[in-house]
Amino acid sequence: MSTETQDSAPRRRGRRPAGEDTRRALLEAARRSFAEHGFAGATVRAMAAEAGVDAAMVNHWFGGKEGLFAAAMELPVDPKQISEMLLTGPIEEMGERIVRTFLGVWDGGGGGAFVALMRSASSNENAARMLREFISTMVFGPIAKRVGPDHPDLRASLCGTQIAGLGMVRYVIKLEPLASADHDALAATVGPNLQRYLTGDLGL
Amino acid sequence: MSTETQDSAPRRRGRRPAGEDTRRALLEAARRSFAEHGFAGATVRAMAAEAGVDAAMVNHWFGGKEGLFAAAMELPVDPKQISEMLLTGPIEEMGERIVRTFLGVWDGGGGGAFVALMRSASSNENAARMLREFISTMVFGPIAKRVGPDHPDLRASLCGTQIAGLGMVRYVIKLEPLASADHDALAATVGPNLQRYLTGDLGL
DNA sequence: CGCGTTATTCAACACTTGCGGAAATAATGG
DNA sequence: CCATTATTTCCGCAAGTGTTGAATAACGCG
Repeated sequence: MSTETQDSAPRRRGRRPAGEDTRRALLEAARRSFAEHGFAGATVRAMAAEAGVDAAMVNHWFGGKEGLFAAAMELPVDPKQISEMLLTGPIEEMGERIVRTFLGVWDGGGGGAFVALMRSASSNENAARMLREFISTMVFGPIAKRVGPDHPDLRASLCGTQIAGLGMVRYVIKLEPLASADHDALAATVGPNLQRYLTGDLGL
Repeated sequence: MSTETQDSAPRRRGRRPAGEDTRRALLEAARRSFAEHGFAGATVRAMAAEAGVDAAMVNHWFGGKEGLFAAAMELPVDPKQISEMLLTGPIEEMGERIVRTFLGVWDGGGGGAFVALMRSASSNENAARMLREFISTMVFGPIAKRVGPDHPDLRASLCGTQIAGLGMVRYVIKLEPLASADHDALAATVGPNLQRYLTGDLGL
């Protein structure tokens, strides 16, 4: 769409001049396309075209559509890094910090990564399992273990509902005014609710 | 793949004997298949086969794949009915009541519909818009108008995050122990958070 | 400069998709 | 009991899918 550098002459064969990063272009187009159309809906040809490259490059670089999907779905930051970032600082501010951390990560990539994740989770049972394991072991597990004296796993699940719902409404459904709200407002509003899930009385 | 019970004799041609409801069978199969594979992933042939019917019936009855999708996606309950149910009773118990209402609808066979809805919303911008309008005008709009003195729309969006996230974690990601928690426990835990979004201090 | 290696495109494959037309059959009404 | 109509199946088409193999061009090393 953007770089229309095609001369009308069909592109010459063989290796292209150096400097162009086919792999990266392919990955970008794949993230966008998978997020919009899902795994089955996105076509290799369209993604390759968007990257300005032949479809065969998908096979060459990623070994097929699935490989490209796996590569495109890798999380934008290191999970361990997130977990550490969340665990630093005073416990009573953890709710707000979690909100800010996730918003920072997701807004950085335009939310596309989140959409793709949710989408693949609801289509692919395998992806759902991966997401489930990732969430429980990498993110909320350690957190809940540190803060929840009574029902740590339930607390983690509850936090999951608030975070997933936040992403859902902000990036997928795009319900206003939340979709356009700034990080401060969201930290102030959903932070306390998260905090209750973490350290508050659950009423059980 | 699963049911290989086809008698080897090819099905007889022409109109089937009365009593069989092709349309309904097609709809059921479509709901299941769309929920599992999404719009692009589900194939007309597979759905027709699951319904024990020829694929041409999709064209005949619904005018194509999209028509079948639209017909299959209609909500399992009347939206107005939900909204009314939510609005009855004292305001200070509204959080719990909302949780119980949605859990009742979804657990009562609607879990699949929720998954399908989320899935189509994250794949199809059109579906996302429908869901957005449905939520804001039919469900949370009236509610927020009744309870929120200061930021009614933001309150509605926030409620949306908690409800969508609850469905997400319970039916899509299936994070335990929340996925198997009973309605009482969830009403006690997420009810108060919803209540804060409705009538509490948002900290703005 | 020559030459193997790597990156890239093209053409074609085998396959599946949604869809429309024609034939076949059952229900219906006179 | 026959003519009509609605419903269903079969068949095949055109388009689009992911993938493969061969051809070609640029690169990097000697």
